[in-house]
Amino acid sequence: MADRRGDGMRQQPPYSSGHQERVFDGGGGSSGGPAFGNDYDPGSSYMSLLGSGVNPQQLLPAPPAWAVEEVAPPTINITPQFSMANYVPTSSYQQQQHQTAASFVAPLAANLHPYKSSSSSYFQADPLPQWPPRAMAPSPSSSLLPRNFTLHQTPAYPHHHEQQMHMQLLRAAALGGPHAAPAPPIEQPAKDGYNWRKYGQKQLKDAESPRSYYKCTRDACPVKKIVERSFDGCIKEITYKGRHTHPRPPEPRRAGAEDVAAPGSAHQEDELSDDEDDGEEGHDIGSGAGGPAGQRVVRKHKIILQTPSEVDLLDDGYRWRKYGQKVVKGNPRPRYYILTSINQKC
DNA sequence: TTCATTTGACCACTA
DNA sequence: TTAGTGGTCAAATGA
Repeated sequence: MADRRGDGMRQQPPYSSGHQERVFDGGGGSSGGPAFGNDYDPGSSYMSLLGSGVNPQQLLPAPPAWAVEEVAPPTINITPQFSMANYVPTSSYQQQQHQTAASFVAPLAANLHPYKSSSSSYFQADPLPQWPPRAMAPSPSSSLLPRNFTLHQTPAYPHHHEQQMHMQLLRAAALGGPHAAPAPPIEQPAKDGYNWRKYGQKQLKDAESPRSYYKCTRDACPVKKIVERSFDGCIKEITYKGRHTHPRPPEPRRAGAEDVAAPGSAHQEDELSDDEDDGEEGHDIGSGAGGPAGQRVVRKHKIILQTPSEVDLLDDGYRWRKYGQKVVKGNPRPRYYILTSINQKC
């Protein structure tokens, strides 16, 4: 890869190879107006607190979605199966992940989900992602453990029945039920509704795979994102820079998806995003509307996650692990799932 | 022909 | 001050 020089010059601490989420904002957004990018609320949507009745905001500071750097040190040991898939994403990264990994699953399950909630339909609004990892030989130096990761586990799951139901639906979808969508095609870093153009790729020092640089294709939109993948091709880290100066482009609707997609159309998705932008998130820090892009404003926060179990293993050949739940207006539902481990799905 | 991606090189930041 | 590194540019290439 280009410009790969001086490998080994700088050693990173163990388990420091990724799972950071960073959102840099160039101040392009308005403090009062909607932020079109990074519209995922890291504070209120820390899919933490699975039905625990605890307001995530009580446990987590509400970092602005556009200026977050999660650098909390790891506090627990993760199972060997831990990979990108069960990394706990936050903020924009979480947005990416639940639109990527989750949309990988959710469109399948959405048709089967008994609840026509905004959660399933939210995913449904997304086209099928094209995201399976490339077949790559595992790197012996690659760590499956996340860095800067704090996990709080809860043994009890207050909505176990609901979770089971949802998992069954996901399982049926994964097995290819009558409503199951076709297998997602390959390639597409992270479908988040925006259009990106790759303008660079670079192999970083000690990186498992090259880092890809994307720009928003919309004219004059300063947003860039950097996608770093793990050895198996899973997205390990996504860093956003700046804010979109335009709304999310409308999603093309797939034939046959209208019915289930209706409750969760892009419009509702935007509504959700707007709701999530309420509060401190989305408030610019240090720069008002029209500020220069590229300003790096960083806030640190700790991820808190509570899950009923570390890994939910189904007999469908896939290893499912719920990595979070978002409480939406007092209606908690299992929402974000990610595929991990077996069969190398992300 | 157009547009997106790839990739080598250059620039700027930082320790 | 300098070397290493990450980020970006832009020509080449491919679809």
